[in-house]
Amino acid sequence: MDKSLLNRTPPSWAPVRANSVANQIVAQVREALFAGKLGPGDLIGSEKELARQFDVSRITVRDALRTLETMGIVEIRVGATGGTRIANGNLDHFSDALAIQFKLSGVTEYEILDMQIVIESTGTELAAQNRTEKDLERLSQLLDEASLVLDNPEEFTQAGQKFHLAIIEASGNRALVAQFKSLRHVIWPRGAKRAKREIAEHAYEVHQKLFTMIKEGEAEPARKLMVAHLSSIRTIAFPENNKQSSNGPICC
Amino acid sequence: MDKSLLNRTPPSWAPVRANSVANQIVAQVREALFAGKLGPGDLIGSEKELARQFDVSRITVRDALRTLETMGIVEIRVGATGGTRIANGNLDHFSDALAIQFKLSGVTEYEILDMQIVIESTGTELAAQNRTEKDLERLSQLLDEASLVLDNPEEFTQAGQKFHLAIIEASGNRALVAQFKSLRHVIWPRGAKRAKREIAEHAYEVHQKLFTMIKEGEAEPARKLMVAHLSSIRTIAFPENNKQSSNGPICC
DNA sequence: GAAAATTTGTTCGTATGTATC
DNA sequence: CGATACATACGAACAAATTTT
Repeated sequence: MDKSLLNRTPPSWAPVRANSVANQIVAQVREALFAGKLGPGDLIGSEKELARQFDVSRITVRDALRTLETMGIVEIRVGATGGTRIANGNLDHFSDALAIQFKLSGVTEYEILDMQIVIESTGTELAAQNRTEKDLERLSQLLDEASLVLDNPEEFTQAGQKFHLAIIEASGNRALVAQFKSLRHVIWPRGAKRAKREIAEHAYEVHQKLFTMIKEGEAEPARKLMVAHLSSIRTIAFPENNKQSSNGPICC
Repeated sequence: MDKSLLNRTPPSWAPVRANSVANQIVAQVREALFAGKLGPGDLIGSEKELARQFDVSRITVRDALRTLETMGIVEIRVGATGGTRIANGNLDHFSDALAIQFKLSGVTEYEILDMQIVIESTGTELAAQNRTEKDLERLSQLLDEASLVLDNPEEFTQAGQKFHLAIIEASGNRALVAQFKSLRHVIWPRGAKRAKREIAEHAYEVHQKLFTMIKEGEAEPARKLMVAHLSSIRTIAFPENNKQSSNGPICC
């Protein structure tokens, strides 16, 4: 195998069947990425070129490319100007795969919802500290939108979810945003259930309070209110003494 | 293509090049998983069998299996009793892939460390609420181990990291543990730097206080102490006015 | 321990669909 | 529209690994 692309060093994370030629190619590309020899947008060649460079068959290259593609490391395009390029980062890439791992691992929805509270409450705290004027405009706008659909359970739920996401985005931490999106994807893969008018009104009031606290920079109160808000949602979604099943989210 | 395994419905998460035959197979297996038709340990057949069932070539099956394997959905073994089986869940599976996505997305170490504080502080809070006697024994044992290597920077750092992990595990939330491990892998892929004696002694004192608070169920104080603890570490690792670079962790 | 059976890993050659110019 | 370049897909075959006999 050609080692000109980079010096082949076995990865530290011990994949299964690491000895296969395809996995060696994966490791080489990965190492080149961390060594700074490759970056987003860089063309690493067509299947034929790679097969020639590594002195392996095209099928073997395909195996490696399929792995790299699934890991989100490369993007593959067909056509005359196609080929394999280093991908731009996409932090939402593993949302679905993470959901599958949670399912396979038998992690309960209760644990995931706990995690959701962790992310969202601290995201709220950070939002109160780091929010920009633009963030406040966005949040205010979403509040107005929600107020118009208090009688439409489906639309209100959607508006509420947008508001929650906007809060996390106001934290200014992309890692937090990515984790939030992943967990939401895990819990509500099929979309949320509807909320009754009374519940919607209460949620709207809480959202208004959250907005004020974030605007005024009251980090700790905002965090506590968010915890209470999410806990109440969980209490409804997960009837006590039954941490196994769920009827789905009520709102937000 | 054979549709007997399950009714093919395109996934809601819009993959690129979803029309490819290989990705259709991936989607089918994934759907069967969420529909409960497949579970961990189930044998879904050899490459030859799958090629026959789906009425595609073996290479196409290989493409699909490579994707499923990278997503951690299946495990593949060679040999007489080999074949492709639905994998057991492994929440650490995406640690490396997540690190790559952070790198490709240009997420700063500062953001990741913020995220780390989020996870760890709330993990501490939950630990104080949910810790079992076994957890306390484990934490106490790790404290003793650390006390013996106060003069050995490398070993003390390692012991400190074990202590931090044990706290998160005491939270009883596997999703939290998985996220903690992932982020630690992102930040310290090559192992941590050394800590001086004075710093080690201070860290040890903080760890003792954390243990006491967790033991006594003092959730809120434990959380605040952990935030302060991690913030001080970050202050050293990330000199102020310079959120870009890092000299690596000092301890824990 | 050795041989046989099974399965994945890998190769070559060839044909087709698709995107660009 | 045609030419070009690429990924996608097919079939047959051999090598390597692993379990069973």
